Amino acid sequence: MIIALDFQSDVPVYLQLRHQIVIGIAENKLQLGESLPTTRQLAKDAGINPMTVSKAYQVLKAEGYITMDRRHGAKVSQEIRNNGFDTLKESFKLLIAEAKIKGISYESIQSYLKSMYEQ
Amino acid sequence: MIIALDFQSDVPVYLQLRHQIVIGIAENKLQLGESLPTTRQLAKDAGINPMTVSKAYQVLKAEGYITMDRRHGAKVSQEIRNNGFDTLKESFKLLIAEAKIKGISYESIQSYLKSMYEQ
Amino acid sequence: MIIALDFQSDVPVYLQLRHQIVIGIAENKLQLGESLPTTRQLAKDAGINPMTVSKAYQVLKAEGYITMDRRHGAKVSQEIRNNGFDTLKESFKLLIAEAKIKGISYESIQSYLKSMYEQ
Amino acid sequence: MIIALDFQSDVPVYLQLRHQIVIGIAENKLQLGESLPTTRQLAKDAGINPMTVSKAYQVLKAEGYITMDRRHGAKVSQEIRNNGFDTLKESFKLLIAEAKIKGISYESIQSYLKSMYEQ
DNA sequence: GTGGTCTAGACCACG
DNA sequence: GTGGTCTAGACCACC
Repeated sequence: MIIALDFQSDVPVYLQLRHQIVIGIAENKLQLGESLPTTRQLAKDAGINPMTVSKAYQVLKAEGYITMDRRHGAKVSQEIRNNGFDTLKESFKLLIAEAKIKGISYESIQSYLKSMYEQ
Repeated sequence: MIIALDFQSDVPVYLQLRHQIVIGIAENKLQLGESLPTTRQLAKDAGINPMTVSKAYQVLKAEGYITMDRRHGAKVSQEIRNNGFDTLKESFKLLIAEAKIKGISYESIQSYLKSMYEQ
Repeated sequence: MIIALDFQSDVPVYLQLRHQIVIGIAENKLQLGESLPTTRQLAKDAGINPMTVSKAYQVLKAEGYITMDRRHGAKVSQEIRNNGFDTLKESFKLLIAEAKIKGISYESIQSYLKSMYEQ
Repeated sequence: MIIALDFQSDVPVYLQLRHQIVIGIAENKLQLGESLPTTRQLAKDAGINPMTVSKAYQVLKAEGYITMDRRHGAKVSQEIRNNGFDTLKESFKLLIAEAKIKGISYESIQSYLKSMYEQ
């Protein structure tokens, strides 16, 4: 699991970290129940402040993606809470709106979605 | 075209404004070439500062969604610049990752996409 | 002498007008002493407000490019006041700075300058 | 790197700032990768509002001249995006037209260009 | 400590 | 009347 950060990006570092871990879980690069690196280790590897890693882990925990305790460190949750579709709908709506306006066809989005889903 | 702002949200007001206008265009609530309210008018209606509206309009202009003409104020562009799919793919990737982890089926996403496109 | 205006441009219409007339003089499309259209005529042709044309003419007069009187209307000056190079230096400086930074070679600028000058 | 602002000028302060920084880069007063002052510091030094500095930095960032990193503030870009010559040609055209009309010789412009490039 | 956002209110340039 | 600029001062997110 390689973490690539873009310090020039407008997306905060802790969110980039969170995003990559979420994608890693979806793509099975991180298995359910698998241990994540310690904050210090990941901070060292990525060349960032441990506080930043900690913040990413806090967010992931609050969202139910990971569990954390002092004894076992951070792990990918065994069962990830299903918050339903609603929380994602608004984001999809905006993204699809942008795609539609830019003239991207329904088919090309659909096939992309499918390919992502089957990964 | 009703603008609903959430002042508790982490998303800056000027971006919320930008997002709603983009969605409005995609849903044909705003026609191509249609005039947008003046910055002062929209500011007054939404209960925010004119500079905040101005910033949203600047962003939309920079992205090619609207044009600003000293004579006629702001309008939805007649032709919206096509930046291609690539710029959106990363966002889709993350969103689909989240949906997949949460156990949302491909079909439910696909039907949502369809409903947005038929609008 | 065709005037092409871009109402989407950030450059004010009266300045676009001024610029095109200056370029017209330099390229001998407008001869020294030649009459310019009346403000009303030019405004009508270009589809703009006569006040805007008037402002462009005022600027050109103040700069010494044209003369205006009630009897003969606006004409290109017979002798154009030489304000010296200094007033233009700052503008050149900025433009050359931008060119240099963008990696445009000294030679390509020089040949462009020459071609423009010999026109 | 001294910033001199003219508050009587028609050129907005944030653009004067932008122009001086661009010239500073071209003249190697600002090295590639060099840190720029913080918005607050520069605002204080120049006696203007931090938001005005911020706007100048935003423009420079959008043009690719500088990068802004949450960790290290603003820096001159290591590699500046090359937009090509075309975007500058129109500006050169106007400037040369003015110089030509005023009777400034090709040689004096050429030598000025040379002196700028050798800097 | 850094930049990002927002406000309230002012003045100006443009058409 | 339109958007553009600027200020003074505030609060927040990020690192």
